Amino acid sequence: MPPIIVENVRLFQSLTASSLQDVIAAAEPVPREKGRAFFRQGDTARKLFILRQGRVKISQTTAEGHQIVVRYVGFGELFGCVLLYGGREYPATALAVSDCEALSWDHASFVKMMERYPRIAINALELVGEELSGMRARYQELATERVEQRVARALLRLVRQAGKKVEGGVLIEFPLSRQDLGELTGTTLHTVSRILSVWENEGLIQSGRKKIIICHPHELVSIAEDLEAHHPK
Amino acid sequence: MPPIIVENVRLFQSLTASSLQDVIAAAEPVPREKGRAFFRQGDTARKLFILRQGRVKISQTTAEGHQIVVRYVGFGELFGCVLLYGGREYPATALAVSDCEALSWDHASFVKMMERYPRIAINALELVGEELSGMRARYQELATERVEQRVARALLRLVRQAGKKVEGGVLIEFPLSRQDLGELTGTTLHTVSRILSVWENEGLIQSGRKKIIICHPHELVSIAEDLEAHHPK
DNA sequence: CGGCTGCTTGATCGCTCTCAAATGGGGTGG
DNA sequence: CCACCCCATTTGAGAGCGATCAAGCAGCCG
Repeated sequence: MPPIIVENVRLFQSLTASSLQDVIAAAEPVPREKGRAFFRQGDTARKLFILRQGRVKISQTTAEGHQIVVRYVGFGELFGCVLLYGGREYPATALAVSDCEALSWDHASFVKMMERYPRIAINALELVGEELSGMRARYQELATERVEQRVARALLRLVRQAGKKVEGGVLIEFPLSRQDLGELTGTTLHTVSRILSVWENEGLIQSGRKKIIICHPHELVSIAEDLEAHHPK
Repeated sequence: MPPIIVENVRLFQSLTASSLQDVIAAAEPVPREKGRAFFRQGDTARKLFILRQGRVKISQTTAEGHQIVVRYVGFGELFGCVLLYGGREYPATALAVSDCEALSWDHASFVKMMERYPRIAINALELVGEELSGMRARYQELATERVEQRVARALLRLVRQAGKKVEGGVLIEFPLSRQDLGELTGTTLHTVSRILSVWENEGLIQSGRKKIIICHPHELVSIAEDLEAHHPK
């Protein structure tokens, strides 16, 4: 068994080494290879997860069959935490979009941990709270902005979250289709495709099959803020 | 000083009487009459609140001046909890839409309480988590449903949250303008007005200046679910 | 009673969805 | 290594929902 490395994860901030060890001892590591699901919408919720490695897509399907992407989970983020607020089933599907590893706890033991180490509950509150404000921001965008702005913002967020410097710009380091981007921004793959085509012609981005490189993030900001100040040559 | 009644509030569930007393002793009661604000967007965030009496509207304004209504706060709900996740300023305005009274704590003392009584942090986590799932649900609606459905759902939620039986139906017991409903559902007062006019002609609702009575909630459900099954005579 | 604020209603415009079809890249199996 | 097939993407045409612009109307409060 490998020695337990101090998890540089916000959920565990301000914990003493010994309590951290205690908490991690109660966790079960869950690996998932790319393309497999941690859980699916409708499954009974048994565990909550923290992502240690890889990237996870959280998506929801409506009764009418519309899909939306709730978010992409990165390192150290919680997912499947519906347990914490009384959910019996997962309201969404968590899909590994790259090879992943997560730590998981079941409800009872996580609650026990929070009671023993209140700091965990406080940190969790902080994480969930940030997610809430992020969601509100996206809600506001959806309610008040046009598609182009929303797509620009989504790309900028993804760059911040999962951007990797490459020649010519910043690559989003996991497979991202037009469909995904559409479901993330509340539009259709068609509209996304059109928008990206324009941007590609203007040299703003470079894109391929499930791959996007942002060449001029600054210009994207102009579009997101609707400054009209971006003048392609 | 009046004797402290056990607060029948979810944040305090499973607390012993003495700890409850301790927590409430640290709180400062804040009354606000109808029309006044608890705080405004951009104010430095100093306190978080729990509503004991009345109804509070949380709304946000974008840089371009678009307004949205984030939610209406009812009895026992938290608001202004941006403090808990690292906000320096309130991201929204909290307006009393009826005469209100809230309890408030400043950040430091609330954190101290959570450390002393982990149950509070766990309960807060539950409350914030539920808000998150509510927000996600609304996001999904906005992304996938037409305006009419969204307005129907919004009204149904408001009925559940603040409905009062009156002759002929259920009244939403605080002033609610078309503009408010529009900002709550991501549309304009014009569109809301048109929709409500139709519903009123069909006898589904009865409405006046900042006042709405739902006569046939069941029909509204049909509309919300897009069942088309509602056939006015 | 007058003015203000909220509500109604009409007309038009345009963003974005929908439907349809063609194109192309990449991975897999032979 | 190559060919094929599938899936992602592109692009066009058209329609429609809902925003925007523009008046006019009606409660309500001072």
